[in-house]
Amino acid sequence: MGMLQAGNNYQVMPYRDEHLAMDFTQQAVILDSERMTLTRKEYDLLALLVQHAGEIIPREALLMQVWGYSPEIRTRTLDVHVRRLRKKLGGYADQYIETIFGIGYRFQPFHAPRFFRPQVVQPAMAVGA
Amino acid sequence: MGMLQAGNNYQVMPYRDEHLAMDFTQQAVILDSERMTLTRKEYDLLALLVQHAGEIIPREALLMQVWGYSPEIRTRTLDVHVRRLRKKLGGYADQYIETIFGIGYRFQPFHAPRFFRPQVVQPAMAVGA
DNA sequence: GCGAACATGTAAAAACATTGTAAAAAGGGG
DNA sequence: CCCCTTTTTACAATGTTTTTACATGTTCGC
Repeated sequence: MGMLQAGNNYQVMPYRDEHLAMDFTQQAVILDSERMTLTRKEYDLLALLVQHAGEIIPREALLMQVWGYSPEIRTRTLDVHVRRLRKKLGGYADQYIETIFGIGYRFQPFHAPRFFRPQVVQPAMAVGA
Repeated sequence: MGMLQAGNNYQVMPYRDEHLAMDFTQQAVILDSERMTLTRKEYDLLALLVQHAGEIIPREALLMQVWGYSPEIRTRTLDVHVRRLRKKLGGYADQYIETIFGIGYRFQPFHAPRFFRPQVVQPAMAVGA
């Protein structure tokens, strides 16, 4: 059981854009009308990112939410999972999942403007001690 | 992590003038309606200057606030960062960031009159702590 | 004015930090 | 065991910050 669902049962609207659709109640992800096969962790990670589309989510937050890791733990598993997600997202990968250097990642809806680099929306560890 | 945010969470009003807008809660900077991409240090430096628009901030204060350097430390990194900020500010650069020879720098709102050298508004701790 | 002494500007290199990636190792459920 | 998933490992690639070296600018005494 992923860390995600632990007491986290609020209603979440399905996501949909030109290429990607995600139904959180069914845990179904569809890319260009084909069903994506995701492992548990891959799904949890993508779900978390998509549910916060447009927001930067710090690494620590992702590691906390999906893995239950506290900030001290040093691991590269997040990077590896991001990589596999991107692979499965095919050509849209970098369009969808942005790396925010030194902070974390952000999922962007397909058409979202991408001029710049908005910063972390808030979280405690985003920038400072 | 920047020295800036260390216990420095007082409310700061967003900045805005004809060309530049800065939202400190989101750490977002917009120049002529396009988002500026700043590295952490660049942002910290610009934020500090803008938050004290119109005031001269001595080099030592900047180095203290943004880098945590004490006055003895000899480094040119401040100059280099100022340069990069100016570059990213494009044509408005020298309009915005003034060099006060022998003292430090000052950020000026776009229309601000620019006679000559006002004195340092404050010494040592005006800016910080 | 002129030049010495010091401050700042600038480009490039060096140092440092973070993220990407492939492959191997470790875990877990039939 | 076998297969699939997850994590670690080791190194490559990329991003950021600082230093270095020299150019340019400013002040000040003469």
